[in-house]
Amino acid sequence: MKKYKVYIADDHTLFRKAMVNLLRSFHRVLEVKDAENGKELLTLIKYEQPDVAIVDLQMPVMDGAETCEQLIKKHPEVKIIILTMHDSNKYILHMMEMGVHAFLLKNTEPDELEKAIYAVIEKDFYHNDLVAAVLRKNVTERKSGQRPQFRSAELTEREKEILVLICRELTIREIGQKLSLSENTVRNHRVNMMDKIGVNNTVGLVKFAYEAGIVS
Amino acid sequence: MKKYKVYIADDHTLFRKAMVNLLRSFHRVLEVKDAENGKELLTLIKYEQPDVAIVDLQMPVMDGAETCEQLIKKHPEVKIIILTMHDSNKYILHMMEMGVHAFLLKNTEPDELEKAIYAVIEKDFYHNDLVAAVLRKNVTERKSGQRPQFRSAELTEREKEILVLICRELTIREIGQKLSLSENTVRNHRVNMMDKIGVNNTVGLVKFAYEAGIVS
DNA sequence: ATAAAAATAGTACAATTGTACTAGGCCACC
DNA sequence: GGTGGCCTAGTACAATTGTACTATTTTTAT
Repeated sequence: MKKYKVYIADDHTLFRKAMVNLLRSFHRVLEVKDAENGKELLTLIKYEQPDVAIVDLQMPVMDGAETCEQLIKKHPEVKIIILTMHDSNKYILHMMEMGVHAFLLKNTEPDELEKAIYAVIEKDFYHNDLVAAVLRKNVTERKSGQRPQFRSAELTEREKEILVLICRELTIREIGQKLSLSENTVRNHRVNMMDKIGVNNTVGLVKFAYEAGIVS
Repeated sequence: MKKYKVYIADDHTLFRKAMVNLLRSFHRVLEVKDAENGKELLTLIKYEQPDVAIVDLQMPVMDGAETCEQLIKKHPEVKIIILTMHDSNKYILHMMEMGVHAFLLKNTEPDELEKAIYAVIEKDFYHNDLVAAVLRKNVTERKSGQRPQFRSAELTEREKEILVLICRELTIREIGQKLSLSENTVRNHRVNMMDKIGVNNTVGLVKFAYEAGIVS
């Protein structure tokens, strides 16, 4: 029976180190390494490729989405399991399109994580209720003629920059001053983000920022 | 050398189970039990008291603050360590007043957690940078004549109810309809919350809701 | 080289939120 | 039997956000 190498990236040290322990206790896991953020994970992987990379969606330095994008481009043979706190389906669909192999909520049982690891290696994808719900929602929305909840949850660098400032409780005017931009420009970036994400007020933006790990 | 009993409450199963592993690996920890939320923790403790209870601040069913309040009232001999993701100082000061024994960010090293466990038992309190920063900020704010960042971060039931709806992206009008309240009443609850928490717009409210575990 | 995407900036108006007050009823606690 | 906290509701106005467009320039990718 083959044994596997697993890397994990998560910014919460306590969780990450505890997870390393847990992963080492899995029968078919041979080696575990950990990284504090996406950047560090990519550096690790540059030198030695694991069978599976477990990536937290919420990370400050290089968030999960960006990490996965790079990972898939540079090392398509590495299977990716996303860990997320919130079942933010806006994001999940987008990442499925990117080619991520599994999605798990942080409140799954350790057993399920173990199953998921073996599944992504051997069957290339791990199906669970979370994924099923997102897929179903996407299908029913298309069918009923509604436009799906979002176009693409990928924000540009400028948009993220502005989103961060929104989350720091700055007004449009203040953001404009800080970035030396017209208020109108900032306002436009806001509406573009709201469009992309599929929300229609600031609350939606802030929630997205939290759920996507763009803030805190 | 005496060995200790530790209970932990956290709604993220994966984290919690991994933490149980970790705690068991500490030399002077004899027994570990875990609970999914504050309510469950209190039930556990009703039958048998641990030396230390580790409580996640962010929990949906019964949040960390409420859990600690009850815990201190009913079992003052149990030492409490709060785990939090964000260094939300608004909350920490309030909980220090309540009598919580330690605060740790979720990105501390396992070693520090171990030290903290022994410290709260033997010295009744564990000091670290997080706590020091909050205390200093509180002092300097009082000195400079500013009113402290918040009065009390304790929201009433009604306020929490409204905050949850705000976080669901409802407008004041919609909330009023849903709860059969005047728009003005809802508006007043909003400003009262903003006052208590020490913010001046919706963004601040939503962030607080996340950081206090009132939503997701 | 050219098309697409991103960033910039604008106008004009509607809707919502935020500020600053007053005020009555209810309930619990001392 | 008063005091204070909580919930309710109000008025009136200021500030900010949200909607709906058009349009030019810059950057990026094929």
